[in-house]
Amino acid sequence: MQQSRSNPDRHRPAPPAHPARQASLRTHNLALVLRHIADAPRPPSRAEVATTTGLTRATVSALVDDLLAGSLLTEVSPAPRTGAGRPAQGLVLADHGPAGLGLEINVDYLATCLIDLTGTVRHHAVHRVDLRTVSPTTALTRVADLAVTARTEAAHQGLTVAGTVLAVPGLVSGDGLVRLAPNLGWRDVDVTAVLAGHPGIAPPGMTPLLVENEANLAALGELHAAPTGPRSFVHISGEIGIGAGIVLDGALFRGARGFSGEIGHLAVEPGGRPCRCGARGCLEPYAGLEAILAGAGVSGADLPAGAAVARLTRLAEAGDPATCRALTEAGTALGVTVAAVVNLLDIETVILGGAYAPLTRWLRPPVEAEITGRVLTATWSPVAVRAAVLGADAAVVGAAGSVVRRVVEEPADWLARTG
Amino acid sequence: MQQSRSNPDRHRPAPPAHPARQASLRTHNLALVLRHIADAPRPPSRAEVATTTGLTRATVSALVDDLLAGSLLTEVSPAPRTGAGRPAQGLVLADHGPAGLGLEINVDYLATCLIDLTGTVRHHAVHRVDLRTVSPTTALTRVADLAVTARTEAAHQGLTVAGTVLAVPGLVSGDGLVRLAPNLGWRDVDVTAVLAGHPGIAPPGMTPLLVENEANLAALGELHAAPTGPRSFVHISGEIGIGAGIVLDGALFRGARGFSGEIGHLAVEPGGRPCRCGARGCLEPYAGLEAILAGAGVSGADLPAGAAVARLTRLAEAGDPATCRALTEAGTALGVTVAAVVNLLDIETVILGGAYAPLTRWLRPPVEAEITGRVLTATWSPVAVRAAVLGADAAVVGAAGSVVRRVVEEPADWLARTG
DNA sequence: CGTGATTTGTTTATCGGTTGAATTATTTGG
DNA sequence: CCAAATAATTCAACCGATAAACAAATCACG
Repeated sequence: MQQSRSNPDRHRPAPPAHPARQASLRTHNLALVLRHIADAPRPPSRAEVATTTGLTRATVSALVDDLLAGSLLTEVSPAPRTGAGRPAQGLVLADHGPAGLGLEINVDYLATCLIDLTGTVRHHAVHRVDLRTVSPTTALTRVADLAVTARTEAAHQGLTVAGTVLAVPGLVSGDGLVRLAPNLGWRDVDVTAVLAGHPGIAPPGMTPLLVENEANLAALGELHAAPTGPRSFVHISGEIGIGAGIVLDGALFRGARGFSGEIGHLAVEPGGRPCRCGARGCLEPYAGLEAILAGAGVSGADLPAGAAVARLTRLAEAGDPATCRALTEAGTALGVTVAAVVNLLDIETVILGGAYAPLTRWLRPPVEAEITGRVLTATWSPVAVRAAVLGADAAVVGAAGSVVRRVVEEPADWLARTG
Repeated sequence: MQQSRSNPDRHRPAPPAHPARQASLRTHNLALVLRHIADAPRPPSRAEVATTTGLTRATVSALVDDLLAGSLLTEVSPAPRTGAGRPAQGLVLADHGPAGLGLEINVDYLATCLIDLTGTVRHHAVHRVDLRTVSPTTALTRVADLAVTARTEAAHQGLTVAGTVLAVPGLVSGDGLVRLAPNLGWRDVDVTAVLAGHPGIAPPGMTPLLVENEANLAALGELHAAPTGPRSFVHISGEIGIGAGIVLDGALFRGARGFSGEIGHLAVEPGGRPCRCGARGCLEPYAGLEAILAGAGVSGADLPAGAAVARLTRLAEAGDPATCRALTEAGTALGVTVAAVVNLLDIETVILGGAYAPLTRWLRPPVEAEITGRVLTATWSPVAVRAAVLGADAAVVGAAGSVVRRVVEEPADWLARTG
């Protein structure tokens, strides 16, 4: 496992292809059974799993035995009595087995998050600190220190950390290399190398740290928080920068090199306002948080990010005309971009996250107006625009959740590790 | 097979999942072996296939036997002698087994195309006729009539048609329903229903007809014509309308409902020129063929499409200033859009097809300028812009090729059909 | 020209995983 | 208390892949 990530120059000519040995059947069916139990509305019995998956009861029993032995499942005895016959043993995801550790480095805080298989957040810590002023190495060391305490907390609660994912607000290319994080002032930081050997990250023999873009993980966080929601959507993280996480059929779309979703630099007015990126007319100078604050006449420079948004919502609720106008203008610009995304990808749902989430009430109308005006297919394939359910935690939650998700989708890997 | 297509309201809650029986191993490994032989630069031996796929020689032998019996492979005796040992039997895709039948309905022509497993075009017919003036039913009947002759031609050459795909210049939703084909004047045409029972389409017991958007199939055609090219790209079909086919990792990306790639209506100048779609500032009134012709002062209305483009290239080669300016402006608008696609999807390659292909020499510079100016990640992940290798045939070739492709990727389905 | 080395391809015994039927376990209803 | 019903386990059989032995066909070299 992991080999496709460590070999970055194999994507052009050769299609990867593994032979299917008999163990592959087991791998597949273990995942099938576990996923089914994870998605079931109430604890299913082995027999139920058998009928709905199409496997035999015998097979399901054998597979469930393995999953129980690997601390991925728990039997819950009292299934709600229904009719005659021997009562079923309910199966649920274990809350004492593997857990995912999510880390986040952002402009003004560090965060950790520990999530167990059931999706419950078992530990969550946020550490406010300005990270623009410190070097990448110290920033990384600090977050790794926080990871140490999260790990001991995990051990305390009888959990095993199955993997660690770090969210970073920047461009991340394969194998933990942060190419550019403008708001942190980072450029070409090799996270894996810096943190190699740190006890919070890589206890000997453990899965290596994965580094991923914050907006991508926030989208995964939303998927995690609303498992019954749509399986294909775009999650837009509106902060100072604007990023998008694209989820297609339940899987994060990363693009050829992991740089997908740079929605903040789609053009909404070529030749218009200058952008930090050097181009003109990007979305960011029209719908970024700073643009909205400026349009509303709120000086956000001296405030922490959350407070500025709070003041904005207060003004908008009071009907302040400048604020409402600024939000409508931002929403229109955003809508032009969202319409482009929908035209291109035929996405069903657009989720407004980050600072946009509390502002959805005012942003949605202009966004929807642009969609209906610009998307020809909206007639047959209506597009839903809604607010994210997670707040600023989205990225850490998504980071931790992505580990859990991986364990559920590839339980054989975990079982191989536990023996 | 085909069940996911016929049930359109299952995409939200339930993840589809089939159990892996032992036959699944066979299915997978058959595909593995066949794909390997298809992709090999020269006819490989069973032993070679075994070592490179990781399967045993015994297993490969058994699988190859099945593939030979199903007319998917042929043995070619004289492999170029190399060293000592028993000489190898080369394996190549059969040219006497299944073939793909592609059909196309366009504004001013009908076309058919027959491609065998090796990728060779075995039959190709284009029938010029103005289809804007006839009803959908007669248009469809005519193309089906052409399909009859293609089928008899196939039988004549010892080929079996494994599937039929129809390319249509419009929005196609699941199961053969053409929602809208503006240039044909179609709306909500149920192709499958109209052609049910026609001998050219559905001989009893055969695979049903598949209908697909022309731009999507043109992209697949490009993939088919350049198998060694990139596995992720966007193919832009520039005609009167502008469509894009998105290929990600060798597979067509259709979007949630098959409406992806409507690139012609991405906004390049919100509030700018009015578009046929009702919105303002779409790409089409800036970079569509009609806009380029108008800018160059060429009246294309009385000419067939190909002749207008030919005149355009002649003028551009002569250095006509109006033409060059028109092409640069169109290229800039196109570049803004392409930059959006790249920012969003992190695509490696952009292919200019349709009428754009012969104009690439003039369009590429402004397109590339916009990409470098607007795509932040272009530094690490350079984007190639090139002309399509196929001309107007791209869509039919892609249609026929997609059938062949499906047989190669899912040989077990074909073997089950042949017994 | 014959023998050994070498590589290809097939045969055979074995193993792993799923299946299906029979078996055991545990409840409800009369 | 017994029959019906449902849950879970056990066991022989099957199917596909594997590994090793074997047969086939060529080259190299004495």
